[in-house]
Amino acid sequence: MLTISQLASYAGVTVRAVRHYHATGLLPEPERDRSGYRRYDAAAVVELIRIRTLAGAGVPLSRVRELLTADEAEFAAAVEDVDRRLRAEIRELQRHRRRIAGLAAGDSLALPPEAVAYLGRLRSIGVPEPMVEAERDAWILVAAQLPEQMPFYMRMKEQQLGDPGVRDLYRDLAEVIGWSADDPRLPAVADRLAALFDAVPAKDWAQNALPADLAALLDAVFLDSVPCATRLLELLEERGWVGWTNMRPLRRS
Amino acid sequence: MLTISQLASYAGVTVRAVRHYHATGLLPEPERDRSGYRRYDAAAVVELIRIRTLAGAGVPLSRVRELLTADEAEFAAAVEDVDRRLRAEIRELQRHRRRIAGLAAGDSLALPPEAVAYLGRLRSIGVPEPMVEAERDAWILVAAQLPEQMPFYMRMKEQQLGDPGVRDLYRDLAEVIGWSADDPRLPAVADRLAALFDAVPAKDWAQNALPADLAALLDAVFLDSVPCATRLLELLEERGWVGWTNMRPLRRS
DNA sequence: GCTTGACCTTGACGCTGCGTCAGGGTCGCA
DNA sequence: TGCGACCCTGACGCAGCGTCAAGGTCAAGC
Repeated sequence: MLTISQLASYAGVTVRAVRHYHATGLLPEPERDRSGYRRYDAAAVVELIRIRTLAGAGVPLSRVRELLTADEAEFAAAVEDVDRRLRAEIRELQRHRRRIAGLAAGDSLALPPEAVAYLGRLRSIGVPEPMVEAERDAWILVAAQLPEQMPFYMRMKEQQLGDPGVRDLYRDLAEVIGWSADDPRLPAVADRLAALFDAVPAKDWAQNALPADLAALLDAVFLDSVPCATRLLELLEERGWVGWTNMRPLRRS
Repeated sequence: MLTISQLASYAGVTVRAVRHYHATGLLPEPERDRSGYRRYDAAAVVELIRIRTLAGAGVPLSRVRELLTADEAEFAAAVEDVDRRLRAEIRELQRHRRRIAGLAAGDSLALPPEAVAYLGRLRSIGVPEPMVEAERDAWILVAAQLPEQMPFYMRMKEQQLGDPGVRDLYRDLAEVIGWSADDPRLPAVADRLAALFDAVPAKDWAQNALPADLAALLDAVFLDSVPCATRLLELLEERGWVGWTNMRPLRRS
């Protein structure tokens, strides 16, 4: 007769594992000797090895039970099933690897490559870092909601940066971020923005609009982080433009 | 300001996950409104998305914390580390797949292919099923302790089956298994076994011996499952042979 | 007979990343 | 004022054991 540690060592498992199998009913509890120790016969070793063989091949313990008592056909079907699960897990991990590989520090965390390129472009034309980070956070939000639209938006933004006037404005807006609501230079900024908006064909506004809730979120980011944001929006409204993320012309009424 | 479910939906996670991140300190607890509800700003959405991006790429939450505050070099090193872990897990699962694939029902569970072939050979020469199963269980025990020796043992056994006398004996032993200890036919069986042993060169016994503890286990299987085993070993000892799994000639003294 | 060290027993918590009640309070709208 | 949709905390559950904790047992050496 064998003690539990002898049994475990013959089968190449830990004593704890054996007790776990007892607890879950996978391996029947053996007789006890007069002091309460479990005593095993050699058949238990064979049974335990069969359990370990299945468990060691990735079969969940809950299925090991059925597999041990299955006939050929059931066994084949169950094996097929377990293999499907293993394949799915492997695919999942490989997806993880691809995503990890695409993750460098900084911007590319949570942003597609085209957005990273766009942020790099902003930096290269001299937009200060705080402004770039504000842009980054905004695009992180957009990318999370509309990942498949990102290439389109980024092409649009890159195109806008082709205009020297827009580039200048971006650099200057970086400073505006720090202004207080009563800064005397705000009206001039509003004028420049309005002039830029006026140059955009009317139909483009509707076409590029973001979903209302996402736009509201982005507006909130702007209003939260820029002291003069509220004032700036007022000035723009005086000039015929309402909104921010989804800018639209004010209907004259 | 956002409620927890709005935050969660913007970031594409569940409310429960957000609370979990709070509990583990991964995401800081926000302000509460007067009724105790958590209220988030848009920056929390960005932070949560960054967390999800890492977690979704297979980074354990405990490491997400460090990664979010890591500089480029630390980040690169950590990513390398996570990728190593993912590769290891994938290798493990692929090992599982190979083992599952090699697992058909019945004998091949816990036995190498050469042992399965040997059992098939036994069946083909007419050895009855109970005897084959006894052999199978014995070889499962051996294979678990000495997997790399199995090809050697199996070649040895196949070679023994080349002898028509051995084949006859195997078929007959299948019946002996069921005999009681006082069966009058036992001495004749012992004679046949002893004659067979006498034909084996003395040095082969030592060469093929199994480790003592494994041999003891296999002997125990034999003694447990065969009623006349003890008597048979006595008869063999009278004829100059002791042991069973590790049979050896009795020194005349 | 006593000690020592190696085993045995049960019971319970820990790990990962949340899902899923349970049992209550709150908000907003008709 | 009632209803449905949210919010809160607290706690258990999941897989497969690892790892104490607190004790009882056994075999061997003195």
